[in-house]
Amino acid sequence: MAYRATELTQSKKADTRARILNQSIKLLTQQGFGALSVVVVAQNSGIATGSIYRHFPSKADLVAEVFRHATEQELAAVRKALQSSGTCKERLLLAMQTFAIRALKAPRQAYALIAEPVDPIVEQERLRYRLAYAEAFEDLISEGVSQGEFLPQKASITAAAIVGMLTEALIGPLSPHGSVYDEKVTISDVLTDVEQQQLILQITTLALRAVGTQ
Amino acid sequence: MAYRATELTQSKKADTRARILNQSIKLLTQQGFGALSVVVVAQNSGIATGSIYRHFPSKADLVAEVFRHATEQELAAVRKALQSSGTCKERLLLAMQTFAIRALKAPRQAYALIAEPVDPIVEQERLRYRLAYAEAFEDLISEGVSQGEFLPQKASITAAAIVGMLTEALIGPLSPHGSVYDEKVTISDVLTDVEQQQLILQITTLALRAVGTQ
DNA sequence: TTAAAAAGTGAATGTTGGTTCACTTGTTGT
DNA sequence: ACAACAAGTGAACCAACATTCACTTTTTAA
Repeated sequence: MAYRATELTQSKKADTRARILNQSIKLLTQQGFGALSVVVVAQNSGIATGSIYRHFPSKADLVAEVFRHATEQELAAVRKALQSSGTCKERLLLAMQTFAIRALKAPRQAYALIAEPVDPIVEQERLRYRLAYAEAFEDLISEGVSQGEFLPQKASITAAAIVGMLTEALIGPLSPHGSVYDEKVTISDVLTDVEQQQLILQITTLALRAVGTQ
Repeated sequence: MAYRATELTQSKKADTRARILNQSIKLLTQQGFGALSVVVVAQNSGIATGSIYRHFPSKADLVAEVFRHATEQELAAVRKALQSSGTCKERLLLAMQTFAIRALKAPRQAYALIAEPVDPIVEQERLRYRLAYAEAFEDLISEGVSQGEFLPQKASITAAAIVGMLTEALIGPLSPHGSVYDEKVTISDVLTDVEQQQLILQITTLALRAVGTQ
């Protein structure tokens, strides 16, 4: 007997794994899921293609983890806003603003996470997270209803509707970007800060009216 | 010289083309885009795989046409409702009900047209039609605003938001089916008629409040 | 220094499904 | 009957990638 995994080797391996993940996320935020081929990820991580498989059982697993990683951050930001202090209305507003601002700041990533065509395994992950978003909003809406801040309504449906409003109005085809998803165009090339503010104001106003505050 | 295309040959060719299209749509509504492989479509149409290419330059073109065909029908139904007689509020309500009822009646197709992952060429087509939906709603909302029926608002954003609400609340993960998209399960197995009615009532109520009627 | 074991390598292999093409069949006008 | 041409055929072909694997390199403990 002569070899045993030691702290150094473990951490080196962990480092490599982390590098693969980080490079993948970098590719994702810049170019979307389409850019995540095993060869490209390996090159960007400075390792051979085969080495990817020392860290992830398959490409699908890698991509799913990348997706989870990226989405978890977004979800955490929204959850934090939902659980801040203030009235339900204030918290709902803040959460929607948080979602919107982050999406407008990283539109390519937002598109990738929410709408870009992906293989079924990732799609399943996406469904899970859409549900998670909706559930996060649902809790707040229930609270708002029971406190009389919002009109009586089925919170689960309202929550889904709000998620739908946000995604469609922000990253859907209708919003005046569109080209942003292929090119090296930033939202700020298409929409001024003021226009972004107005867009967010419009959407949040709609949502607040929908839940029936004031 | 001896051969010239005649009415009979033309119509035969058109028949075959129509058969391919119809069988593809049948497959789409039952099993989604995933079922549309060239081999399967050919088998279902009673022809050889190669023959598909006598009628369509590529699979992508075929699928795009299938998509257009199916979506055009949905869009037409919604447009008809939007242009019916009545107040803007009434017409908006009818249009949303139309969209919802049709989606609930054919959930597998609705999922395929709105959310199922597809290749980029079809995705582009989908974007076009989402835009078309939104524009259809936009006109009505503008009218409602200028007549004082709805509160002042940016009609394009509201329209996108309404499309998002409808799609997410109806076919999103939140609505209590999910399994419907793989199996031979009908919505009515999961949601009673009454529940469907209530779902539609909830969504439309939200949307009407959002635009600010009464 | 050396044996054992893991990590790393990258060209070869496998897989999936669309597309092609040499060939056959069907249709038309002389 | 026959030449001309389109439609039809389906097995072979091809492209794009993920995955594998025989081999090399690195690390560890004796």
